Amino acid sequence: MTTQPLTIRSWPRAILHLDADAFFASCEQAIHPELRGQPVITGKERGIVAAASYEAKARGVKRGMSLMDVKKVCPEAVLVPSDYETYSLFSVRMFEILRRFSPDVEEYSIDEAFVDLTGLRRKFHCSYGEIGAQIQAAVERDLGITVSVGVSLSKVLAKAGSKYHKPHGLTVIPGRDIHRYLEKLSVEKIWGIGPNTAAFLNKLGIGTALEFARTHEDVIKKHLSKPYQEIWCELNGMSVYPVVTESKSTYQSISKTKTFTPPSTDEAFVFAQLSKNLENACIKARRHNLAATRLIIFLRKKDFRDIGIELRLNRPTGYPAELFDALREGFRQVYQAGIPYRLTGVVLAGLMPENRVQFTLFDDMARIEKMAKIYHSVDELSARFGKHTVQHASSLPTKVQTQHEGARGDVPVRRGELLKGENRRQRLGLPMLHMKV
DNA sequence: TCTGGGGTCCTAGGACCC
DNA sequence: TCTGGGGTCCTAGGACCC
Repeated sequence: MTTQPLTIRSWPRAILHLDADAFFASCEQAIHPELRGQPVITGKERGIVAAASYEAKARGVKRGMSLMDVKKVCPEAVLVPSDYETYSLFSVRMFEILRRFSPDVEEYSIDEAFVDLTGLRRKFHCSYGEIGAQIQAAVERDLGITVSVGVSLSKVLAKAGSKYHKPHGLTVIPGRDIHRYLEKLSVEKIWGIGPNTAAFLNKLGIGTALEFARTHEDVIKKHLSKPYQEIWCELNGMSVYPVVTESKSTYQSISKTKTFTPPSTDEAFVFAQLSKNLENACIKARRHNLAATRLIIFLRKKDFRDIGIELRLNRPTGYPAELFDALREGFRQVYQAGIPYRLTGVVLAGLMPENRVQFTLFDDMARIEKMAKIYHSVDELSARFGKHTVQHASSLPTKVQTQHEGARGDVPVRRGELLKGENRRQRLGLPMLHMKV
């Protein structure tokens, strides 16, 4: 193994990690005061728990639990459908509040953020821990939700801090006290260490985060790859992960998958699912003005093993019509008759900005322009009347078994301002159109 | 978490070239 | 033709995260 030097950022740094408590459920409680103090569960539309308020957690409700089971453990639970648009709004507001304290805010996920506080003690005339307390208080006051906060020398330590005490915790881990927090933390609880690596470390006789951090650097380098060497540094108070301020504007890949229960052996049905995956992935790619150079197709068997194939595209594209031949060919190679599949998936990879796509002598310009026009219209129709107002014929066989799409949207809008596509179309009594290309 | 959906990054190994 | 060394690019697959 070649060992490359790791970049240690100038330190000590002061990194804050903020993690909203039971975020979706908390948003619901903030908007509906009558729900405060009650066991609230979101995810009604999917039939499984997306988020559970602490009142619900106290009664044994867990993420991913089926709503049937919820009824058993907690009959008085209040079930609501997930309302991502509202949660996104809360999220945006939360990040705005953080930026009042520091410009260096990383929007890590809808309910988590890192903030680089390094050097701000003078400005606020107080310790980093007190800045953390102010941030926590500001979010809780302005948004009506509680958050847990960790402050330490690195992202990994800050994350351990925010997790140390929840909900509404504030944990500061100064360098001199790192060992006190790590000795009680088992190695698989460290951010970035999963079950596999944890098992491996256990075999080396490393069970706690402290044992990991105290392991000699040479041993770490001998047995572990770069990501784990970095975690090792971070645990020892040396910051290697920067707080990334730029909001992620582009994608490396876009994927769409669909699980169907029970698993199916119906070739037409399975292909139609895949076809719909492809359409959905392309819709998203076009929304971000991206074109794919590689297409990955995969099927998941009953035993959760995936088989798939990666195809190189001769022209970067975001148009399903240009991809169906590849999709069919890939499917033909991967699909085995008689085997039940439980999931189909499509990944658009090697994405590049649409306007940078080069044309070759062999491209049929007339056809490409026509395609662009057609999809431009399709996207407009979808924007007006809802997703899948126009659909490719090969996606049709999903309709025998289809159900709603998860309510999800990248565009934050005011509550009640618009209904999600499928609903809206039904509400307006619009017909479904099918496109044959 | 007997398993939903959407992502990222890293590494080993093969192909190919000089 | 064979041999060896070294670099680059790509792909498959692993591992992890929210």
